[in-house]
Amino acid sequence: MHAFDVLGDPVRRRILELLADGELSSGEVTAVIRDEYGISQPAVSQHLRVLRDNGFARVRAEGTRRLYAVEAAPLREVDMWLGRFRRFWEQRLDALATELARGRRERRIADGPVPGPGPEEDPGHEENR
Amino acid sequence: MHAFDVLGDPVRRRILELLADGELSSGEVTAVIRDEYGISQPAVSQHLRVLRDNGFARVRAEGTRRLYAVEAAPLREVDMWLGRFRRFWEQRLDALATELARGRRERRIADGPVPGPGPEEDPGHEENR
DNA sequence: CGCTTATATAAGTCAAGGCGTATGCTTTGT
DNA sequence: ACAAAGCATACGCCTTGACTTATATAAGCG
Repeated sequence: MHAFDVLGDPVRRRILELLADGELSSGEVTAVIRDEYGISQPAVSQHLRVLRDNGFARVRAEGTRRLYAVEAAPLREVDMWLGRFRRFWEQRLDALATELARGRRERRIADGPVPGPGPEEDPGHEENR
Repeated sequence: MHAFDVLGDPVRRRILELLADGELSSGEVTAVIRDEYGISQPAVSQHLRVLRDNGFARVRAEGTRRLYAVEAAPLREVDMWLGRFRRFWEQRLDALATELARGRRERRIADGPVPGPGPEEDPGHEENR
């Protein structure tokens, strides 16, 4: 199943949105989805399986619970594919400003609101899209 | 049909890739797709229709030919949805460098010294159903 | 005009996948 | 050990959508 097919289902997109805020157990995901879409527990479980099988999520067992978390790789692939179209809306000169704004916004989210020296640092490599 | 469903089909993705390099007639698109996927002209025409109907492409009649071109809006929406996951791979401190690099690269491509008005910022959309 | 080229639409077929009900497999608590 | 909780799998139904063949529409050309 191709990455875009996985994202084609609204329930799976919603699950990923939920997981974007941190690990959730299968049951917690099911509760929300069940409430929002009115589908059964097995249905949700099957969606989780698709996400797992296609690398969009990873699972960790904790007792009888299964904790799901987002796995970025396939999303990054989709993002890279979109890259070739970005010039259609990130036009010419103001691209820099837009990119800077986005960079700032995202560091704010990732680092937390405290502008002090970060507690942990990551070497990190240059990533090209 | 949701944007992600439209992109779920490999033929449609390929068509968009072709159109990314500029306008193409239905016939030109069909020739390539037919060669690469071995499907019929009506099949390609139907895919073009889906792209049209969902705002991924616009058409212009020139005599008997239909010239298709990419329409960015839905792709941008998809890109924005992905935005919430970008922090998973554009990590912390080097995010700025990465963004700058991308901005530079894209200005090199798109270039043209046109100082525009400010860019639109932060959609804040919400998705459901 | 008729013929041809370019493209779209119609109708029918077929396979994929999403869902429900039923059930299986672990782990935990008593 | 047993029962219940938490999740996953099995299987069958039904819908959706991607094809194919056949045909319609429309413009260019002799």
